[in-house]
Amino acid sequence: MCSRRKGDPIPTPSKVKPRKSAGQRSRSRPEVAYHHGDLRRALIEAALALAADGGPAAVSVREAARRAGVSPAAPFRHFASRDALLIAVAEEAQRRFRAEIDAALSDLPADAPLQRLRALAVAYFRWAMRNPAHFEIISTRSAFDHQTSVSVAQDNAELIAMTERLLAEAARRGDMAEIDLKAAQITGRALVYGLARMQIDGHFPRWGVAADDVERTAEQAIDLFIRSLGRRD
Amino acid sequence: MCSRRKGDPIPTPSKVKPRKSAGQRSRSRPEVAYHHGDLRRALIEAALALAADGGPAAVSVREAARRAGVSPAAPFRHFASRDALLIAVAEEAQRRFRAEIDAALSDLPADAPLQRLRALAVAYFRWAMRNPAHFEIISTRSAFDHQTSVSVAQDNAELIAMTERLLAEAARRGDMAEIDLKAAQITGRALVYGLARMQIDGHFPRWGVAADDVERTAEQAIDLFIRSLGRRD
DNA sequence: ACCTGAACACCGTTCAAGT
DNA sequence: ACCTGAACACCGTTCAAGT
Repeated sequence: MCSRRKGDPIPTPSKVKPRKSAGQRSRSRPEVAYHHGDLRRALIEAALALAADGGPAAVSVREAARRAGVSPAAPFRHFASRDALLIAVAEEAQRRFRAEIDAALSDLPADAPLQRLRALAVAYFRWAMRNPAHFEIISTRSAFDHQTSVSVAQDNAELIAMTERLLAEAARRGDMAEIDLKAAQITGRALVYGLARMQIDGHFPRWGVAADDVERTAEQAIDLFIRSLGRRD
Repeated sequence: MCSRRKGDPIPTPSKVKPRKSAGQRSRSRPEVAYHHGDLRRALIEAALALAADGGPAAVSVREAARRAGVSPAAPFRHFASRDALLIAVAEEAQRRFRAEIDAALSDLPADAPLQRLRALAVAYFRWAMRNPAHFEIISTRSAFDHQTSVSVAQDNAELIAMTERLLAEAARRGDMAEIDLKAAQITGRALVYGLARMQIDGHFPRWGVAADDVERTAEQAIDLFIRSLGRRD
């Protein structure tokens, strides 16, 4: 209903010639407005909406094109393949995710590493819960090709390094029992990822956790873990 | 190459008429052999092979039919839809999984609940690691429709009840610190599911765990959790 | 510089017809 | 009682042609 029909007037593209000078990319977004406004953007949003109900598998290039009001071939001007479109969605998701984590930690004291770790875990879970489609696209290998993009990988590496620093700092301060740090890191990560995936994959009901109890339960689990790291005396 | 070609002789079906008497299903498997031998079986196996590389999304009814040497329409005599085929694969996976878990617990003392819980967790992880396609089909909601079958749900419920019993028994025996049992159950489950999914989704490399270290690391994490349940005195 | 239209080789699914 | 063949409405992707 909302797509362009044959015969409708086509808005002419603006006449600007945005020549990127070599080695330099414009700050906000390399692609500029065309006929559509910003087709690239529209396609990413359509893809996300499709993923939101039906999961990543339900994302179709043709359907995204339809929703953006362009022909089936148009998206391939902006994305080399369906996978490339999904990767673009993943990149945006990862960016937003990072921003949210950073915000959650910003007003916490720098000298309370375990408290920061807890906040990190809780923010992670909450984000996954509120952005299930984004989360699944970032996490699930088989969602598409797999080879996650460089920018996603880097963002991820920084997050991993962060958990490492926080644990090391907690140990240095004597906040922790004598636990192998690597083991603690993997345990915490698996716990939080597991909680998020249980939510995404709809497991909580069968484990006897009602929908409006999920968040509280997840926090309880996280607390149990954080406390288990502490000294026992 | 291996599919039947037009003109090849078609083996005639055996002349038995397997009339199921009402309300009673034959023990081993309701479907009997036809022309193909057992097309249902062949399709399930082909589907599994397809899922093994490429994930559940890569399962195609037509390709499964091709591999079984039948026409594209033939599978729909045995499965109402692609989803129904995937559900059949999931049911078989769940059966095998249950058998493996039961075997892992069979030679363990009945009066050591935390030891049994540990063995359950380790067996769960190992099975996921060695049967990634099966595991993903059982676990991932968006793999197909979602509505997992009744038999899968029941098998699952029994496993959940088992973890509950083991924890309650450990508490009764005084093996545990004062911890909310529900919280402990969810924490343990999320940890083990998270470990399994990290493996399936290929996360371990970026968390600095090499392939041949994954199993040992997972067991370390499980031990850390089991120990955190214990009394602190 | 971007988009369309038509085409190709795929899908899941249905249905009449064959044995 | 099971399977084929042809058909339908979809898909991802390519490519010549349009503006």
